[in-house]
Amino acid sequence: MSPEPVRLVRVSAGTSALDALHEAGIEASGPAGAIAVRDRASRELRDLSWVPDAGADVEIVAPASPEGLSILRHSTAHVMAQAVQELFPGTLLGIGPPIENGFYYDFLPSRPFTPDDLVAIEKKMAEIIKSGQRFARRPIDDDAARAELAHEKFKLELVGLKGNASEGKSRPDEFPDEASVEVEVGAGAGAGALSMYDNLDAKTGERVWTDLCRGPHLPSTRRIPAFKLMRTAAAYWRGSEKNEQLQRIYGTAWASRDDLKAYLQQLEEAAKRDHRKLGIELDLFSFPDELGSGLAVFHPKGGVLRKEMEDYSRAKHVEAGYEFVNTPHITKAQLYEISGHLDWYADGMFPPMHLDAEYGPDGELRKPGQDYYLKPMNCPMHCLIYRSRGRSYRELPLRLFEFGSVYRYEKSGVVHGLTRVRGMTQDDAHIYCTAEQVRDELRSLLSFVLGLLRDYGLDDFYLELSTKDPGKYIGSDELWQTATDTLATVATESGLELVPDPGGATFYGPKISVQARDAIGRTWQLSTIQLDFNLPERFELEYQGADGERHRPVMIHRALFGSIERFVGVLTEHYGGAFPAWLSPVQVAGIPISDEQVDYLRGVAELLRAQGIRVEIDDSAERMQKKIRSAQRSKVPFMLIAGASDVGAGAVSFRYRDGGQRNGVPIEQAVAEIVDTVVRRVNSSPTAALYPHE
RNA sequence: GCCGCCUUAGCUCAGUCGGUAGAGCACCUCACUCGUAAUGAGGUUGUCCGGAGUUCGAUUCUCCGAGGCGGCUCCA
Repeated sequence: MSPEPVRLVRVSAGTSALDALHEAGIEASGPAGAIAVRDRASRELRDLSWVPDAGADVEIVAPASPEGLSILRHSTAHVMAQAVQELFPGTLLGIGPPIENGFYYDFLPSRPFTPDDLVAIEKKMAEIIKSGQRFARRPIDDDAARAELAHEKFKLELVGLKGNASEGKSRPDEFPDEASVEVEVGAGAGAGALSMYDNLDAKTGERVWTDLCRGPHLPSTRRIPAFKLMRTAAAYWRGSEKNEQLQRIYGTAWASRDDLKAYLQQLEEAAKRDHRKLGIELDLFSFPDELGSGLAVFHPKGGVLRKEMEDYSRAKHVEAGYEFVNTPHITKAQLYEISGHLDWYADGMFPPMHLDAEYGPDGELRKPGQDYYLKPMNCPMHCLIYRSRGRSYRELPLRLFEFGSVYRYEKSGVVHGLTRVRGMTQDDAHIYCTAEQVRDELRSLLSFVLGLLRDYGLDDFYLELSTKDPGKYIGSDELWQTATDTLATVATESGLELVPDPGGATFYGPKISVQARDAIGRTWQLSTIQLDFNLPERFELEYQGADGERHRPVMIHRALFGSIERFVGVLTEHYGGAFPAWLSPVQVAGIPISDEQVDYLRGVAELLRAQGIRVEIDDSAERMQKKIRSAQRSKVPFMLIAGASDVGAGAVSFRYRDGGQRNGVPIEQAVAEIVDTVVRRVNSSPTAALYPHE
């Protein structure tokens, strides 16, 4: 989307923005028209019906612009709420903001919505849209709003919150961003002013519906070109599980039918890439019920993926000076008391096993037992390795690496495929260094991480800097400030976009996370790099400096893939199951034209296997067309087809994923090409187009 | 954990207003030996997620539990 040039219009005092547009000869309706304006001076968005007190320059907000879409979606949310209240009288309103790609509205109905209800609501919305109701802004003072909204307890609460906010009594975290579409909070022009938006009948001008809202809105419901209700869900009022649970309806709205269609197609494309679906189709992994939620088993083909990923990662870590360690899956509680994890994350850990208690004949306790926990984090164990003997400054930075299995008791409603599991393998490293080394270490670490991710085919990144959560941290403010500044400097030096994430840090230190965009533009949080001055303190880690004194090392936590399981999921979705040749579970499918060529192909397969290539010969009783179809569906990068003429020429024929083919390639050359593609870890799918001169 | 929906063959799904069930693909057998996305014919496959209840009878109804999906909250 290329940014449209800003179009300016002068609105004189006492004239509506819409009239000014007409005078300027600008068509308001249509995709290139205006659905709202932005006042240049105040930067506030205004309705087209806005009449400024003094003359104003306004920018035109087009329907398909980001702001235009937000307004369109917000107005569609209003239409939905109106439809819901008409169909289900007595349903209370929560909030209804625009969100990325759509909108939602929260309701408190007498019973939850059903899929049939959605169909009915959608139909009612279509009627409202067709009737061309006008959105009209009506300023209102707090007391009048309280009186008018007496029956809407949630709206009433928003009015109250607004009052507090404008008087500076409310902390920002009590007021969700999304609620600001209803009432204005904070500083700035118009802060604290309330307004109602009335929906007026097109013919009679009679008020049909009204909602507390700051606006702006479309001039008319007719300006909603395309919308669709997507799903229902529950959501807590004001985002807290302590509050009442409301019923949310999600919808989407677009500036044209084609845009809606394109969006729905994009969703379909994402569904096709879903790693849970591909995991079954490609026989990669499964989640047996017998194991429990969020616990995956990897089948041989998924096992190949993991092994290739891990092997390459290991090799790169060796090159980068890491040392490999191993730690157990279970430990006494003491470890996580020292580290502090039990204070913060006990809810997220599997409950303890109480062992070794002894009782006398009368049942009295003779020896108190001990709690053992399944390991949720590797870092404390790595600290013990560091502490196992005296350390010298000469061995720093000490880089300890482990594919460490951890178990976390994720709440039942959150486990999701391979991306949110209860048992996973972190590619976890902890680097211990001196304060002076931190900056260089972070710098090289970040480039190591990005380089490795690129090797796996991800190359579109941005960084996020998560800083201290005032309600959840340990350590001094000075340490946090130093750590945050260092991370910010290194992140900025990388040249990548840096997005702040205030309050997003873990209790023991700030972090940079690497966000990667996949092939269809979705972002995944992958690597995290955390700076930690606290665990070295808690574990009393020391090293002997050149000065002969004992010093405390700084610790850097780093997960690169995040977890192996999750990374398998991410790569599966990124590649849509069509993995690069080096990662493909089966790299070559041998397809004989008839049974006559099976032995010939077996010979070729032996040559490939000798070079470490994974080959399968399809010697089933099917016709070769069917074999090609099967191989195609299993997304094998190379199909090697052999018929009588190939045998005669000592050759094979290639077919690639894109359907391209190259016939009569001499065996030696074919083997060399395949091996080359695999050894060089080429991430793009092999294709005949790479050989244009044949 | 909360709310809603869902669970039938290895996979994707149909069906039974309560009388123990079907399709396509996969798989197996036979015939065909074929040049770039489905050869034909025949065949096998189910505790209808688990437990309890109601009933002459439950895959179907009720309750409890498990697992999945979509959200919310959470995510070291």
